[in-house]
Amino acid sequence: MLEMQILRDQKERVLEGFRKRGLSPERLGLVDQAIKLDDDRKEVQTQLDSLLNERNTLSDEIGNLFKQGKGAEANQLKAKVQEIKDNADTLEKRLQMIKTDLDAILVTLPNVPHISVPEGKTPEDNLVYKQSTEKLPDLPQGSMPHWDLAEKYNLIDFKLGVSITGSGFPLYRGFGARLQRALINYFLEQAREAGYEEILPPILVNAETAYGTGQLPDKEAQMYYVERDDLYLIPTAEVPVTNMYRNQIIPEASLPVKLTGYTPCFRREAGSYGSDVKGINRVHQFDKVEIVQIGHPSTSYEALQGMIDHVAHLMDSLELPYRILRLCGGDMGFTSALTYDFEVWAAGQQKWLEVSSVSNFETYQSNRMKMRYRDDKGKIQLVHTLNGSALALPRILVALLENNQTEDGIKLPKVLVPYTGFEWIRVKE
RNA sequence: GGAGAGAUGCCAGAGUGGUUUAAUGGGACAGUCUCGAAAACUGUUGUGCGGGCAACUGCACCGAGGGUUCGAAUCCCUCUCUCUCCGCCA
Repeated sequence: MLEMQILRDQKERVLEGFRKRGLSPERLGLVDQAIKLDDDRKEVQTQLDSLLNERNTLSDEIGNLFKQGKGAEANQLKAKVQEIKDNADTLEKRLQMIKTDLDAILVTLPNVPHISVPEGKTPEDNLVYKQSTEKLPDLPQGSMPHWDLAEKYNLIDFKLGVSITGSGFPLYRGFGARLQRALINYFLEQAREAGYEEILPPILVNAETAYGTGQLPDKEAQMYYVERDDLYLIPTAEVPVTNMYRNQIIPEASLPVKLTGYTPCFRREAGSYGSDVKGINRVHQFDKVEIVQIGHPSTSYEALQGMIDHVAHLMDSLELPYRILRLCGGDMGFTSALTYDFEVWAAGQQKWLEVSSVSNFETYQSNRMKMRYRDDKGKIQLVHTLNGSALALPRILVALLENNQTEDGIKLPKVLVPYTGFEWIRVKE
């Protein structure tokens, strides 16, 4: 949620940013509505406070009068207090209504894009910031997309996934399952070496947590929901991990807080169809290692760069061709100020697939979560939150299988061998 | 799932309707003393929303939300969580 202060002091920048996101003129008008409501809120608050002050003073007097045995005078004052209370009740109700209206507006306002975010409406308009290589792999005759390779080597059983759960819940087995486990370990180990503390969080969260990182109310339809216990299955480790510091004041010296966590992720992906969901291109349950930073506002963009370098290093080490996109205003997530997407080349499908998204949320999440630090002047300030996938597994698996297929089998990158214990996938296990 | 007890500040812990401005102890920080440190002594020690150029000041907050009352940490209701015992269980 945007800070009221930013809306007031940097209104032009906010409006310009919203235009970049392609918000309708009606929604741009919400900014002025919010400021107007906040003015009202202040005024009513001031009136209410002074009424309550009067009430408190008179109540003290009543107490004293009773002590002195002047019951009659005390009872006279009671009537007066009653009148004040009636007025205060009216103001209190008005204040609540104003706050509700203001909140309703604020939750519909997205984050303000960073100055470097490109103009644009669709994924076509994203800026290719860097591409690892111009040379995309040539595949031999008879090469296959990953769903055929997965069947050939018995790595993933889609039919069993369907019969056990439903479509979009693949069952990995044999070398497929072992490769998943190896990738998780490799990614966690790399993050740990880069200074991230490993977290194994709950994968069901309550509404307050889902609200903190912005999944609620904006993306409610994206999450699985357990009605009986009023809990949500997480769509990413970002949700529980970032919320570790909700409502906390973090000592400035311990910034940046660097956290990593592996979790399964659950996404309903309602409305997806076609070749996008073929194989494991898009599934309802997948595994991901996430990196999260809670940083000082003055260095958060350096931290973002560090996270991009970390992900790029992972991709390089896996010897996979990739490109980094700077997302345009229209394609960027609701809560983000600047997002870089990593896409891997899947040679079997001749397609770029998103494998990581690295974002700086500035104070958008921390304002909701009341996540703060105390600066050297003793003043309390909101932190910046950042996160990125490092990495999401299914599409990495897609690229590993498709790009590395040979007539002799699938050859894995060297760096994974210590984690898998095998270099080739040649036969069904 | 059943029965009972509880939730107070950074921590421990008192407080059962009106100087509560939340006692007391510990911790942390600052000052005095010291070459320096320890000890001792003195002081400070929350958050949010307002007002004020500022010194300062108003309101709210004792798990959360309601209620009773002129007045609530304190009384009542609902919820959440923790602990103890029983049941179940990897």
